[in-house]
Amino acid sequence: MERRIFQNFLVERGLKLTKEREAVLREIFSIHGHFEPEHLYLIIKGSGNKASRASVYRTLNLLVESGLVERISRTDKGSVYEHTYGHRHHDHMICTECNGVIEFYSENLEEIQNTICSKYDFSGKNHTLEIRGTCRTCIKRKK
Amino acid sequence: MERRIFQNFLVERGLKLTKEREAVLREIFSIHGHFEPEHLYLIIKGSGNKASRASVYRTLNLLVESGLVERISRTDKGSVYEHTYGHRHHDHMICTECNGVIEFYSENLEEIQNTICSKYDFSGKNHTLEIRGTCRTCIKRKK
DNA sequence: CTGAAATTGAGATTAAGTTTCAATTGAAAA
DNA sequence: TTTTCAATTGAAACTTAATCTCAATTTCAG
Repeated sequence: MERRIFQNFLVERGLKLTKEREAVLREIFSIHGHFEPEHLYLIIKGSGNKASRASVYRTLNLLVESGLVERISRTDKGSVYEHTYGHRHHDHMICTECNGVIEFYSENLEEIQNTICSKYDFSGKNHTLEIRGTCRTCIKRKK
Repeated sequence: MERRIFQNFLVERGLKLTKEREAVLREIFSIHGHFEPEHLYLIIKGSGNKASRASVYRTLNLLVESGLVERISRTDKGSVYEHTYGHRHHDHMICTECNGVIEFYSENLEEIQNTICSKYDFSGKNHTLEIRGTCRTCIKRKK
């Protein structure tokens, strides 16, 4: 299904669904959770398929534009992505000790944001909420 | 006041409040709103004071650690900071049409986040909420 | 004043991400 | 099928924010 969506997106822009782009798409949607571009590149490289680092980055940008993938954070060491198609919207807590990511969802949070938007006559399309701090495990470890 | 806070922060860690650090601190707190490191460096350079780019970056990191300054976003072209001392915490709505920024604050939102954090035994230090969409003015304009 | 420790600046370095460009591929038209 | 031409690819060069190096300088406690 994501393949068809990406296909449509590409065709609309006069672009082609090449083997490389397919490989990137396939790997991204077989990853459960977050991933970094370099990591993605290595997986693809080791999977019998092929796609250069440049193609991985290029495809990643296209996928973000198409809405199938989201860049969920930028750290000093690069960006973290996740595929959004087929996943319910959620937000993130990021542990600054171990760089771990915890996903969460709160209906309350969504509602309040809607209220705020209408208060400002703002038409909200999407949002990113990132809570940074220390996760359970790291708190214990530090004691 | 921010000077004293920074001073204390530095002393606690056996560091010194040098002329360079003072210059960075002063300029940051005289800027109304957001700023980028390079921009800050140029302002300081042109203000009779001095601080190398390296010192600007180093001081910026210290200020973030001290809690006086916050990195509010990372873009392809670098980071954006703002000083938080004397400013109530707030979040941002970003209009993707005009790139305008609307600041807002919601106690509700803060409380819910605290609840979520404790639910996950997560020790939240700070957060960034960015709602992207279209602002009032741009909605009107487009009609 | 002295000395240990912190700090500075200039330039080197790092590394994520982008761009370049010659060679290749894809697919629509002939 | 062959032609054709724009799109695509990969390898390496490049860009650029941010960090690091290190010799020289400054700070400040004693």
